Order: sequence, then structure tokens, then C-alpha cells
Amino acid sequence: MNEFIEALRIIYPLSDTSIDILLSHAEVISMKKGELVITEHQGGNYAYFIIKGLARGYVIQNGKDSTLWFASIGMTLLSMNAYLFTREGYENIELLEDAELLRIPVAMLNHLFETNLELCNWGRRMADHIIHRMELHFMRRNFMSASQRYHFFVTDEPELLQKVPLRHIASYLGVSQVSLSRIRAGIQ
Amino acid sequence: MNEFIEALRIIYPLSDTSIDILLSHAEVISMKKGELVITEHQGGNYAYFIIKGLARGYVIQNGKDSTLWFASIGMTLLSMNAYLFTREGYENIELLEDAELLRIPVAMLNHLFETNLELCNWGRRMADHIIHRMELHFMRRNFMSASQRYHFFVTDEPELLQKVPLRHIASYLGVSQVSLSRIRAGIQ
DNA sequence: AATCAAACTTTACATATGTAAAAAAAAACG
DNA sequence: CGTTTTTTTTTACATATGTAAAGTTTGATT
Repeated sequence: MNEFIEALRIIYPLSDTSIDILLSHAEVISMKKGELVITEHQGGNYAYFIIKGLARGYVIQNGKDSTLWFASIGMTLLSMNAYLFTREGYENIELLEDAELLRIPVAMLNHLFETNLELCNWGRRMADHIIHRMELHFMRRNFMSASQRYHFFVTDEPELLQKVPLRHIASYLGVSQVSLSRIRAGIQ
Repeated sequence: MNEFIEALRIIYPLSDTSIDILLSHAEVISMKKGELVITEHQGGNYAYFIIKGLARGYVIQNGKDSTLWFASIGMTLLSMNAYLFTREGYENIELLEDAELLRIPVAMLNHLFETNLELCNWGRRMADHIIHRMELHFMRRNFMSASQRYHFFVTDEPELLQKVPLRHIASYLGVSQVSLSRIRAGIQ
């Protein structure tokens, strides 16, 4: 739990008081590897913070499972579409390891953001970080060859390479698993 | 100016007081079509809001100019990398029309966010909107054919189709201008 | 240890989209 | 308005990456 709180504070420094307020409206839940935290059809009512474990967000496109991101300790899991526009989401969030999550109703989280300056700034900085991560991912996905994307991933995320099945890494990198195999074999 | 303030309030309702505070630290500047508001090498010290006009963000990748986004009234222009990490940015922002911009030092904007709850929530919601827009763009770019992307663009952004040279639209959609021509000719 | 299932790799072939270069059309300018 | 420049389209050809299907390896389970 301390490690988790430190992870929150990396985004934006929060006082003990603000942490307590946040925790007082949340509950810790345990979930197993393979379980879905949020699906496209339900899960929009809560936001989750990862205390321990690993998750991936994905969408189903043309019948294919496509990974959008991976998230670990301190990251927020929520259905962005549901959160922003109170409508059905489009992404699924699956646990890749047994996990402990902090669960808080989205309406309450929004209320805290609207009333507590520190928490609001935390939320703002978290959003900024997500934007930055998305920009990087977008640029790599669109301006680099499949092979370059893979080699960057190997350098940047060595732990994920160990923990995550290659098919998820392939879809995250935006290549077929066949291409990823070719790249790993050094054919290109 | 009223239209601009209304555009700000679509993101998050701001009181007259908060608007006044924001305006009191900002200045209105005029710039001409073709001018660069921000480049990869400089421009990180100010954030800009579009009062009037049209802009595009782009990067140079492998010697090619690639459009990341278009922005009009009420949108914020800033060097995200510079803003987040006080380091050099990577994107350029160019005006596609003569424009009026509201310019405010990034340090001041951050200070306002950190001290004013309403403005902080505005900043947070603005970031959320950017995330949503990026998600959509990412999914279209990566899960749709070039042709589908173009047809969505035609439907969603008919004004941009009129105002913006096709080569920028091509790079925004992530296709070569040759492919875009083929698509428009109905060859695929 | 034998069996079954899941994960990963390899092969063979198909194709959407890219690059380069020239032609045509449209816009800008004196 | 005729000339130059910019923008857009067309043509011809190249290639990175995808799909489908068959192997191979690895890991789980009894």
C-alpha cells in the first residue's frame, strides 16, 4: 500500500489528508489473473487504481483482439468513454496477473476532483501523463517500422516482454503475430 | 471574444471571476497564416488559446511533414513535451489561417491551475477531451483502411476538407498523397 | 511420463499502400 | 491575362506486412 501511495505521488504530490480522503471513499478488492475489470458493456461506474498487478486495455476490432496499453502499479483504470460522456465504453480491461485494486465510484471521483484542489491537480497531471504516453505510442506506431517498434519495446519494457504473451505484444505493436515472429527471428 | 469564452465554457463551466483571472495574465496577439506558433526548438514558454483561426500540429519524421491534429477556436496550443517535462518539444504548430491568439506564460498557467479550483478542473477536462480525441484518432488510424479513414474525415470535418490543402489531410490520415488521390478518384 | 492444450514459429502466397517521376489542373502573381 | 509556382492526379513499379494453414515447442494436468 505504501508503494502504491508513493506511485500516486510521483504523478503529483498529495498530502496525507488528500490521500485519506481518497481512500475513505474507496475499497480494496482482489481479482484474479484473466478476470475482466471493465468490459465494453459494463464497468463504467467505477474507477480503479492498481495497487498490485498488471492489466491491459484492449478493443475488439473486426473480430480481432487489439491491445491498446498495459498498466501497472499506481495507474488508473477506467472506461474513458463512459467517464467522459456517461455512455457505453468501447474498451475492455483484463488482468494479466492476480491483482489488488482500489475501487471508487466514478461519480465520487469526479466529486473529489471538483472539490479538492490537490486531487484535481493530481487528476490533471495524470491526464497529462496519459496524453504524453499516447503521443509516444501514436508516433511509434505510425512513424516506425514494425521492427523498430519491437526493438524500442524490448528496450523500454523488458519486464513486460517476460510477463506478457507475445500475441498481446504483437497487437500492442500493431503487427501480426507472424510478423513479430519474423522480426524476433531476425529475418528483417 | 465572447464566442471564444463560450468555447472555453463548453469544456468546463467557468465563472466570470475565473475568466477574468485567466485573461488578466494573458495577452491577445495576432499572427498571419503560415506563421509558426511553436516549433520543436522553441515556443515552450507560452501556452496559446485560439480566439480565431485554424492551426495544425505536425512533426517532421524521416524528412516528411506529418500532421498530428487540427485545432480551432477555444483549443489550447502548447508544446506538450515542453509543458510536461520542461524539455525541448518535438512538434511544430503552424497557422492555416490568419489568427488571433491568447498567449499566457506556461509557468503562469500552471500556477493558476495549482491555485484555482475552477481553472484546474477546466485544465483537467481539457486534457480528458484531448485524450478522447487522441483515442479516436488512434483507433481510426490503426483499425481502419485508408479509404474508411478518408470517408470518416469527410463526414466529420467537412469544413477542414475545404480549408486545408490535401497534402496535410493525407498526412493527418496517415496515407501518401498518391493514395489519397486514388481514394478520392474512387479507385479503391 | 503421457496426453492435451496453448503459445509460438515457419512457409507460401496475396495485397494494400508506398515511392518516384511525369502530367495535369489550379492558384498566385506581376 | 500570360507566366510561374503550387497543388493535385496519374502511371508504373516495389515492398512491407498481412492471411491461412501447417508445424513445432512449451507448459499444464492427471
